Amino acid sequence: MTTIHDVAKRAGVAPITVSRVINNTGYASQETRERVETAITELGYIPNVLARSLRSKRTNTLALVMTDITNPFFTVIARGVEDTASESGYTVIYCNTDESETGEYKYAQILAQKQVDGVILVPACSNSKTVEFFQSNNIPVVLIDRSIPDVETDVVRCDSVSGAYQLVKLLIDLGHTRIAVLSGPREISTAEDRVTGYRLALAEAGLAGNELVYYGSFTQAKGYDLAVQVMAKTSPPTALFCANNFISIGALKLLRDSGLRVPEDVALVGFDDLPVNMVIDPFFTVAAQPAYEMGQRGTELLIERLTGGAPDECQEVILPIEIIVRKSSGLAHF
Amino acid sequence: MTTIHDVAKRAGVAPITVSRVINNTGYASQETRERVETAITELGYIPNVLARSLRSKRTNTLALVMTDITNPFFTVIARGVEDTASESGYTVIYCNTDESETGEYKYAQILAQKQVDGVILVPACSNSKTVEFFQSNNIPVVLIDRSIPDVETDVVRCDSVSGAYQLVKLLIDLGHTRIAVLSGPREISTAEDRVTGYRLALAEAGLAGNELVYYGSFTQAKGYDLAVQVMAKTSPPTALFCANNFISIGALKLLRDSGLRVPEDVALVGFDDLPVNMVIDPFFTVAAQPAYEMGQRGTELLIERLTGGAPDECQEVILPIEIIVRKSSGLAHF
DNA sequence: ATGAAAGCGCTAACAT
DNA sequence: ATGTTAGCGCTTTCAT
Repeated sequence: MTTIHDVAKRAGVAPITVSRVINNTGYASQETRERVETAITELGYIPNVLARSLRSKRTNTLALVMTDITNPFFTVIARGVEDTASESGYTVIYCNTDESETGEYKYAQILAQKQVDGVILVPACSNSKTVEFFQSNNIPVVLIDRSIPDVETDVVRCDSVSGAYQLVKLLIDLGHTRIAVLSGPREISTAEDRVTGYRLALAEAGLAGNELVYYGSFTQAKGYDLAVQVMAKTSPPTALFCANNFISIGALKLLRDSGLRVPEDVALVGFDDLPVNMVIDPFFTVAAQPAYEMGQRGTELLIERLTGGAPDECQEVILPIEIIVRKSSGLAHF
Repeated sequence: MTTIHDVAKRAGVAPITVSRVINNTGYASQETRERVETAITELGYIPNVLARSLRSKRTNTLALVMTDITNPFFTVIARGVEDTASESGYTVIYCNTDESETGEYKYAQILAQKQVDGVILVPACSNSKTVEFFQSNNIPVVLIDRSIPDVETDVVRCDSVSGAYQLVKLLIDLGHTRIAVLSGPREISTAEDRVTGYRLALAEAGLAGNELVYYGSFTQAKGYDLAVQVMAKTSPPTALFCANNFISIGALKLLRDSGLRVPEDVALVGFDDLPVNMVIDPFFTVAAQPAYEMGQRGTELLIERLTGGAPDECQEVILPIEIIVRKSSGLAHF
């Protein structure tokens, strides 16, 4: 292995001079600089960032901890994070918790051991343990997509209450009175907020008595499952509001399997759009969140905090949701 | 920051003893072990793996470099890698090259600087530069999904020639004589191999004169594009063979946009299945590759090499492909 | 503009 | 079963 020492010897300078050239810190005459650079390429020298970080106390590494790497919504967030981080010279470690609190805490240990400079976290639960762990180890955290009660961190998210309200209002305006919501886990802020928005819209329309609320998880299988339950009722709903894209897919599957047409027999709306990439015929009426921007803004906030550019108090950034009306919500009155 | 020194002092032992307890290396009496563990929890001590790795020359970190993180095929591979690696105590760094040779080489630098123990690589090109760079820095590489000419590495892949042959044969048996192949970049082994399999099937059926070969890239947009080109011919094909899932989606989109029914007007088959998760109504007849197992076997091979358990010569593992017949290929004769 | 010395936190090597 | 010493490769600090 070639070290900074070898380069220094070859260039006839001290190791620290090589360091200064590599990192562009401090002075170095044009001539020295060239000699060092020649030595570097001749030797094929690769700096050891472990040693660098051990000494400098900075790894220039961020971690993105998310709950479901198979969901395009999070994949797009990851892109936003990656692009923004690498622009500022940071690399990103991706961690997938599979919506598990234990998995999240396990990764937190690993990341602290790896001395990451900061963490972008999509929390898998409403428990503040992970955040507190990071903070007690002086690792700044930015929450993304979901918030957690009683913690002091920067947050970047959308207004799920409003998005849900708009989606359900759209169904009500179409004439629906029996609308069910199929949501995620009760402890997740977005799952709760979307139910809240749903309730708001119903209440406003004088339909508070018609509430049909189902909690589950943000998966296709659970979406199918919840749809089975709600459609088995003696007077089933004429419209479904699904709290994320995978739940929408599961619910649509159940409806088709039951011989029900969407939107003719049952209307469907949901959170989170599917990427153009994967869809042949865009069909779902959705509340689309700006996933890329969420990753971007979250990373910007985190880097600001790391470089001392952020204000003392924590910031909460709320990004706008776009309602995209397509076929699944239907046009007909009931 | 709490160091191994602080723990040692609190437990009344030498730092090396703490090290031995943490890493389960060498002896330690039950009593000492307990004293150390108490001190660790009391102080909330987190080992600094940077320092550990600097000294021990092992980071217990692998890198997975892939070409398109948004493609579920690679996401599933990533799962296989992650699960296998973490079972053996390795963590994984994920890198996305976006099919760019430059991006790939850039990541290679970063990974070498980070001193990763080994790399699982889905090459973005047929160029051996990246592999040679890793090897010259004593970092073992396992190629996955795609191979590269003239390099000595372990490889885990599927038999694309055979998969393509079977798919095209299926179309021929259905009566098709004008079949086009929409493939990926010419320099990618899988893109080439799938064309080779296509040619084999045509030749065998005495249809060598009917070849319609289109190279492009493994994206939905390019799939659409190539389909535009081929369907504009004066006597367009009655069947399309798409070299990956995204190309299939793009091609299907173009056919629908042109008012053509699949499979009634044009039959469609392709490589790589879409995950159940994301599909409402499985439609494509595909050659499905065991993505999870590919990640798994590749990681196993790499870890064997790192721990000295692998034979000297490089291994090539060919995993079986499954042909799944669904609606898109049709049943009718032409 | 350049260098010498020291030390980041840990473990390999060698004691005892 | 435990400890001492040294040093991994780099950069901080303080010189010159």
